[in-house]
Amino acid sequence: MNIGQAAQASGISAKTIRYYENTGLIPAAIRTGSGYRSFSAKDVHTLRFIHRARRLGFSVHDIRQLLTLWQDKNRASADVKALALAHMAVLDGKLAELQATQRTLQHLIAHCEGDDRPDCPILDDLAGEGAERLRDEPSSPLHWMVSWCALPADKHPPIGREN
Amino acid sequence: MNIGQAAQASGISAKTIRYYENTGLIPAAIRTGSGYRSFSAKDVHTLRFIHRARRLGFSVHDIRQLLTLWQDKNRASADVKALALAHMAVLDGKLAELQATQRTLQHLIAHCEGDDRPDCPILDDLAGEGAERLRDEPSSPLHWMVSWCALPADKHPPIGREN
DNA sequence: GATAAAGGTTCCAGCGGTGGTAAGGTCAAG
DNA sequence: CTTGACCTTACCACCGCTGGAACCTTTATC
Repeated sequence: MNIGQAAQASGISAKTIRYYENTGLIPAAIRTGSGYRSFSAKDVHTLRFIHRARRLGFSVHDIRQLLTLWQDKNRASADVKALALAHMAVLDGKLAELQATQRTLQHLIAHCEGDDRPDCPILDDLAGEGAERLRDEPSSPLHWMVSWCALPADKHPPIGREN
Repeated sequence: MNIGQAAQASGISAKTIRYYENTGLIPAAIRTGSGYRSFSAKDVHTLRFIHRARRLGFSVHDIRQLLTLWQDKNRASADVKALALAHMAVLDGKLAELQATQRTLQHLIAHCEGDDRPDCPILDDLAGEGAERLRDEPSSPLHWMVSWCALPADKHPPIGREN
């Protein structure tokens, strides 16, 4: 089985398969007389394993360990679970971060989208609780976008000019 | 103001500031007689803008456009909103992907974590609806982890040996 | 004045996982 | 025999930095 067929069968591109071989994630494939890589069903099987693990978001480093565990008949269930749980924790962190970002951005978009009148409630919010340095830095992206979007064109603040 | 102070004031590391200068995101800083970069308050201000935008997850490419808009007095509100909305769409996609992955992984963890008895409901799920190739590939990561975790040690399937 | 520490400077390499390119060898079919 | 599809190695580029090496400048201390 050539690399192209192995790629199609596993879902990993030929390019990436070579990369995995170079980096030692998978052992070097057997070569034919003419130098072509030859993949067995077992090789494809391993590649598919990798493909699925990557789709679950496991890093190559984690997959390396998963593969080791896979081939180790004396593995402990706890090891696998630990990997999965650790990965889950990472995903949880990413999710929280992403959601926080979305909340902020959504807030911004919702208020930026409004009419062209100068009164903008979010300005007060920024100047109040979540302001911190925004109070001192009236041209931070958040503040700028909001204040600028909220003002009519003839009252545009002197952006890019004030400091 | 030296690069270290600018870094501390903006929240961007000195290394990254140089990187931004090299890549043209920010204009080259003025140099002192001895070759040190000198940053004005306006420069720091711009850096802080960039820092906040990045914390909102905007790519450097997007930030480049945001900076252009920032400095363009004749900008259109729609342009800014379009950028923000496009970015929001990207975040939405990432969120959905992340959540789907989490759901799968959570499912796996929950069932892998159970006792050591061989009966595992998720096996039936895998063999049924969401199985597709899993039916043909009993050693896919999902199937493997689940089946292996579900079986007692003396009944471990011939993993890494079957194909 | 010497010295050392703390800053600055440049350039080069690397992370992961590709995508693209080039320049060539090989295989199957017409 | 030629054509075209596939394979090979090898390199550069991307994202957004980050670290290190090797060297220069400023500042502080003895």
